[in-house]
Amino acid sequence: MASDHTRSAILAAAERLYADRGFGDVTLRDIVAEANVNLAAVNYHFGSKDELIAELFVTRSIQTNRERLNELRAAEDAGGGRAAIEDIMRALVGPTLRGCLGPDREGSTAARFMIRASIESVPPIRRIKNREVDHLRKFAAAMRRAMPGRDDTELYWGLHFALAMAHHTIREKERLLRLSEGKCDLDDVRAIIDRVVTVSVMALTMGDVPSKPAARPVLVHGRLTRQDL
Amino acid sequence: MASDHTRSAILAAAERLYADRGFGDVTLRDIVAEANVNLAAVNYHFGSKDELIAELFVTRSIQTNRERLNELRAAEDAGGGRAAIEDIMRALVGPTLRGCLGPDREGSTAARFMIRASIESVPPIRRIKNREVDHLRKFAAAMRRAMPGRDDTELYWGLHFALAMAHHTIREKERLLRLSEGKCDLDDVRAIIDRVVTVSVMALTMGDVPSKPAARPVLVHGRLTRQDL
DNA sequence: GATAGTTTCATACAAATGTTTGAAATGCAA
DNA sequence: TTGCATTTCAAACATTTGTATGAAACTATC
Repeated sequence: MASDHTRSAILAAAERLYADRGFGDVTLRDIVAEANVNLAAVNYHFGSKDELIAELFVTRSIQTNRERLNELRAAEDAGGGRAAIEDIMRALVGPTLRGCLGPDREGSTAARFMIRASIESVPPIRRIKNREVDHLRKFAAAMRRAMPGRDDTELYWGLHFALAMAHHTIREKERLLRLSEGKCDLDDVRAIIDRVVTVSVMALTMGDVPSKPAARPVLVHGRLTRQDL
Repeated sequence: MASDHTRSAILAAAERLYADRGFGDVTLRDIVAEANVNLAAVNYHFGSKDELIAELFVTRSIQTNRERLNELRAAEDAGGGRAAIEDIMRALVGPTLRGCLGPDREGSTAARFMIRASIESVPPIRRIKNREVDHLRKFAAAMRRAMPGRDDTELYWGLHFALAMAHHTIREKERLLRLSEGKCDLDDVRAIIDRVVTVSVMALTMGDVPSKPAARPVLVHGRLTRQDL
């Protein structure tokens, strides 16, 4: 191929427009106008609008997933094959939060695009997200190694809640900012990651949740410390 | 007015179709076909498609919000004006989770509609959701009464995380089910509510727990030495 | 520099969609 | 019944949308 110019211009323009205005009201004509290319170029290079969106999303997803797995492997290597649960959770939520939050990220098109993809759920993206389960299984496996003997159910709930806090923070950062009247600092990504990780680990180490919530997580926590050593 | 027949038929049909197939690919023509009414009836009775969707959503939202506030007030009355933090969080997440989860709810159109509204974020619904902040402030106020002296920031983060876990469980219950290979029981709503409440309270009372999990410099800024009395 | 393959372009297509219209039907009060 | 307001209806409107087409422009190879 001669030069990716047109193709890349479309990708860049599409990502920017989708990030700014959402999938709902950005048409192919908007995109090609922004990219200064012909309308037919989209179908020529990508086949269809949905495939364009899919390519945008997979590119960014692969990026995030790779970072996650890199952090996970680093943590496992450092721990001789078994990473501490804190580090596993950090590898899980860190890349996403770092990618989408923070002051400098305000200008990052990629970040804003991923936030958009998290808020609006458009069919081509949903299809890709469904395949994410395989990726998460690797984290479940690492967690199982880090907390042997613990019921799988608890592992999955902990993983689920960690993602819940991370994604919800990204999705609803505007609302949290408004609710807290700016008191919650959403630019301090480090602190947010720490916070999510801390709560996730607490959730994971609290033991079985019976029908009564008054239960105390304290003694179970002691047991974990022994295991984790 | 003679009889709300047409109007209600449209509302019912719309809610059912949106719940089943999502906002993306349900047209007014689908709705009026399902309701056995004329196409123009929608614009006659509701003004526009968006106003129809908005009416559907506000109806269900008001329902949930009323339940929440009822539970909150009941808890505060029982506690002589100050409710336990557990009960506040329960009032916050209970109604939503009870409304959208559980085995019998599989057939509930209203529940499936609200799940849909939570997954897909369509403009008229987003506009309404933005007004939800005022409603949440009442819970922030109750939490402040329950945990006096605690930094507001911590309150907001706790509130935020509670909603994160509740909504994410609703949004991603399919994925959690698949990830856990059915091991996570999403029909046991009681247990789920307990779980979310427990973790939320833990997140809120982090500073109180003497045996903090990690040696992280983590939530230093949020750990107030001044505890509530 | 001719040729084959690739890319770009203007334009047209076809389908879908929310909305409007004006007349017909219906309900209700006097 | 008559008259008036409300409601229903079929049909059309006016866009907008993604996609397809076929010719033209370009590129690289021989």
